[in-house]
Amino acid sequence: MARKAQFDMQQFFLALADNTRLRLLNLMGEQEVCVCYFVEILGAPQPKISRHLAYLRNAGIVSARREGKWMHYRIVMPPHIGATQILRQTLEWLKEDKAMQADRTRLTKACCAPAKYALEGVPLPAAAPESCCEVLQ
Amino acid sequence: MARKAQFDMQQFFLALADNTRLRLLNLMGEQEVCVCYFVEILGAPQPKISRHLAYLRNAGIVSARREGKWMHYRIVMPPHIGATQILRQTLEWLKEDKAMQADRTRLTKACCAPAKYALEGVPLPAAAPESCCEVLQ
DNA sequence: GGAATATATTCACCTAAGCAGATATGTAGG
DNA sequence: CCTACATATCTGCTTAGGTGAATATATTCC
Repeated sequence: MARKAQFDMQQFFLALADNTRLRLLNLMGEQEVCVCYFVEILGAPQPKISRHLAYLRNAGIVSARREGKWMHYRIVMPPHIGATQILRQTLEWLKEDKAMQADRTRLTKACCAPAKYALEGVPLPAAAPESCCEVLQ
Repeated sequence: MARKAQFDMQQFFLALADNTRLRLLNLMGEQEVCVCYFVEILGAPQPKISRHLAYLRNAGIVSARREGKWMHYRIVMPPHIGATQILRQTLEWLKEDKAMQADRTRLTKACCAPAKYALEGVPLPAAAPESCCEVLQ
């Protein structure tokens, strides 16, 4: 029987051991998100965002999908069940954090009013319900 | 009401993001372990072991207890429930790893026959049942 | 107190990886 | 093709943290 290569725990935890990457994962918790939203919400230079997304991609934690000029990132659960459970647990943990909650709120608002954020024409996050605006205002 | 400082997730994951530290945590999974056992089992220089134990101590993941010349380390669950669950999950994950299993086996053997490992007189791990030798041979 | 032992800390070195800023690549539209 | 825009990669710099070797500290026993 084919022996499955052991998942690299050290690399997995390294991927989680950075605050910027935790913020990105938090925003991707429930939905696919466009890079331009990350840049807007985190208020960080675009190359920085891109580098961290590449790091997460190399670690096998997120995947990217191109849509025209835009790239959408989403979380992919790791091939190992233990890693998956830890990742889920981490996402739950992030939800409790005040700063992370603020990020999520700003993402929701940016989706509802892209014009206010210089994001007109940008595709909405895939799983964001159209009704999110109703909920907010 | 006293506001509890948010647990530093980045530092927590950094503590887990090193293979040597994962090996140490694996050995402490069920019991308090003396430093000399770590040195013996990992086959690493003593200062290296000591440095990583200090790192884990600073991260609040282990605590130390002195007993004469010897220091015993054990895992302490973090103050945050999310961190605790992730740590438990991580320990379970470690148990599945072949190399980690080998470490645990060697620890058990070293406890049963300290003389063979130049560890005569060293106190046994606190929670190691006296009957472990019966199980093994 | 002095020697022996267990553990911790310091030092010098090296690499991974963080950052900002500049630049390259990919795509759409005229 | 040329421009505009979104994203990715490169460059140069800086720091955290890994390592082995040397040394310091703590404890016990004589």
